[in-house]
Amino acid sequence: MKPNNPKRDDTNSKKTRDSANPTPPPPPQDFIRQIVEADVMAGKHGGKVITRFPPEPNGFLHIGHAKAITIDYGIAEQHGGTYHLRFDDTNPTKEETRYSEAIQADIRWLGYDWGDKLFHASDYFDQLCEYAVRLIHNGKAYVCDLNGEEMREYRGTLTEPGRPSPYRDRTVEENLDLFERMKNGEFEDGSHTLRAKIDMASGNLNMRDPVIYRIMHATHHRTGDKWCIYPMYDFTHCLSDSIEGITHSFCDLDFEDHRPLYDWFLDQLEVHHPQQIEFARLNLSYTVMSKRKLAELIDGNLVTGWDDPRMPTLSGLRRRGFTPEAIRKFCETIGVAKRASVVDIALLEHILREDLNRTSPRVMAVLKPLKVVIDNYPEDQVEEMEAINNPEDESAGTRSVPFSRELYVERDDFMEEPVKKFYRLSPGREVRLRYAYFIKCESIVKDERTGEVIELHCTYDPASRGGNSPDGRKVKATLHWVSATHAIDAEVRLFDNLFTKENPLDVEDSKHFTDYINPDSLTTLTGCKLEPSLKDAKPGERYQFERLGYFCIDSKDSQTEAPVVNRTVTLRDTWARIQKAQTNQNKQKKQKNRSN
RNA sequence: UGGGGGAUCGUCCAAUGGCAGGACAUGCGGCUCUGGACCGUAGUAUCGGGGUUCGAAUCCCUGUCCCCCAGCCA
Repeated sequence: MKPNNPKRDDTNSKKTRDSANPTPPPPPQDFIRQIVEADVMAGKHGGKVITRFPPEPNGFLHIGHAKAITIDYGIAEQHGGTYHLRFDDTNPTKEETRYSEAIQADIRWLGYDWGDKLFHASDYFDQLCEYAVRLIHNGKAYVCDLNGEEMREYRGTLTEPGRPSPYRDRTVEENLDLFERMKNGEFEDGSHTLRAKIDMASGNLNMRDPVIYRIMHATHHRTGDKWCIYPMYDFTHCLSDSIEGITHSFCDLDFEDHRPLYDWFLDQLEVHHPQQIEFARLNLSYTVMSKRKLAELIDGNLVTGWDDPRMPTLSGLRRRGFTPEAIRKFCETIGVAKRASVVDIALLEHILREDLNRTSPRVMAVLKPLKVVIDNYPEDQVEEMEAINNPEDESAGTRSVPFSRELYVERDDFMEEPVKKFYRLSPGREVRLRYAYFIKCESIVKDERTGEVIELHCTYDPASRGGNSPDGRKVKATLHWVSATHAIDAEVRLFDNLFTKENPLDVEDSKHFTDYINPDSLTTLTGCKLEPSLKDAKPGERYQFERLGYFCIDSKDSQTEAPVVNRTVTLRDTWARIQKAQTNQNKQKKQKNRSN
């Protein structure tokens, strides 16, 4: 028999595997993927999947949008379909080109490419206007002269039906004429609206003759002054989906109430009818996730902008040092469902660390320097120590780090009177300097006035070069360090949760969510010491500072001669946990003593 | 009797009438030149009540609780 070609071979072996395992477990599927899968199997829309992500260019994208994007785009990708980016730009007073540009940059950064499928609702203004005229022709829309306040009165309440507008029964001719004049700019803002004629008694407020066009004499960032009437979301969105041939239109739960209206417009106009499916938006603990609230933080100068590294915006997370891979993995991990939920930010951090651990080169940096003098080390000697760049990735190789008589170690790595379980440096104790030598603390120097420890005098064991003693002597701790004369000075910014409350929106009466801003969400450290290999570090580059965490060179404020580094996330810190447990125990003891 | 939606470990998501499972978090242990990573291990959940069924998180009845909606915002 002729040998099979490799391709054939592959297929066969796969078949063999499959028959050995006749019922492979189906991949985990959320309820939306199940619906889409069923539609594709049934040949609905010719088996095609076309989705869209429809942001309004009135702010920056946040990680909640990332969830939506991974659903919209991920599902299309999964079925070999296409995905669109469509700006829902129907409100010129709120939208700006700079937001549109930032949104596109963020989506690209996340790793999605919409190709030539970039659209704007404003591309459809002419078509939308024709649709509106058609509704008028069919007696399904009318021009209303009620002002805002009156309209609210006529709308009724949640429990009481509304009343028909006195203008509801205008003739088609009159409506056509009035709408034309609205379009021509004959009326003032707010004086007239075009409304759908549906049902003023509906339990669903959205169906009580919703406005579909309003008059706004405003310059649109794309269409300029061409229009003085602009279509409303409900009218625009479903028809834009329809025009683009969208098959499945995913949105958040807030729009469940709008689905009947989405369907109504499409049914009335007898056009292509995508299916709207709603899912729960992402909430993350210790932060807020709405553009309005994020904008409020910016306007109140509580953060420095949309890209403040404390913000849950994609630009903020990027600046902070998050990777797009981690964000996508996170979105995948949290799943898709319909119940309102708050995801623990610890999960995001875990997934981030997982990615960063694999990919980040290690370096040594001292954040709170404490001078160490190795008394028995030759004055002018400098040795190059070989250090591993990434123990998780052998191909990352090694680098050399200069060692000399005067060093900096972390202030937190020394305790004059060590507490239980602290096994770092203290008087008389020996530890290892990573990749270098064992050193022993012989004496300490204190500031005469404050009593603060300002310098350590140590001796080193020349035989322990590289980090191991030939006599097999063990030390309990390994410390990171930086040679004093070779160190690069840097500013380091430490970030913590933006809010002190798990759900900042769960506010007490008389409180505002901004009252729960974490005063320690940003700590700026200056005079930090970086190892010299960081000399050429570029903005946006990520590193692990050994034993401290993952850091990213700030892309806005960092300069070659004055580096600024952001802490992305700490390493998992067992010692910090022990300390916390100890202080908690002490507190409990104190309380017990007090009550006794 | 406004309308719409939802209740599963502490958290998020599975189980689609057949042993309630995974991840995070937490505890304990191992390993370690990062108190990192890694490995092992433990505990914790079907909103309440009734019913159908050999069998219910899942189906039925009933109650309770939670979320969203009264922009000429999206």
